[in-house]
Amino acid sequence: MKSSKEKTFTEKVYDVVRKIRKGKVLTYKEVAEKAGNRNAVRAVGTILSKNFDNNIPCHRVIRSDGKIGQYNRGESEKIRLLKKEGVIL
DNA sequence: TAGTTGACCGGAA
DNA sequence: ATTCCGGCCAACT
Repeated sequence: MKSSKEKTFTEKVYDVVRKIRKGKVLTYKEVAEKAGNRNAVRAVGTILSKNFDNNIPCHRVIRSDGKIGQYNRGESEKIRLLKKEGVIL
């Protein structure tokens, strides 16, 4: 049986990021892999940048290099949110 | 349809 | 350690 729901990669990324709990952080590569394409790490960043939904803690997604990465409201804000949730940088 | 964009990654100098 | 460059992909125009 098959349901032809075919969510776009964007929807998948949102779903993955939405599942991130407080104090947890994933890298863009991890998100891309969970979304179905580990090669689409670039697309993930592009997609999240277009996301303005507060229901999606996109600030919990960081780079694989251990750096924070960009954020809609500024990297400083992203760092602050992570530290506030107990994430060790 | 094809071209451009972009919150990245990894390797090389 | 930092900086530069190319590659890879989905969505938008």
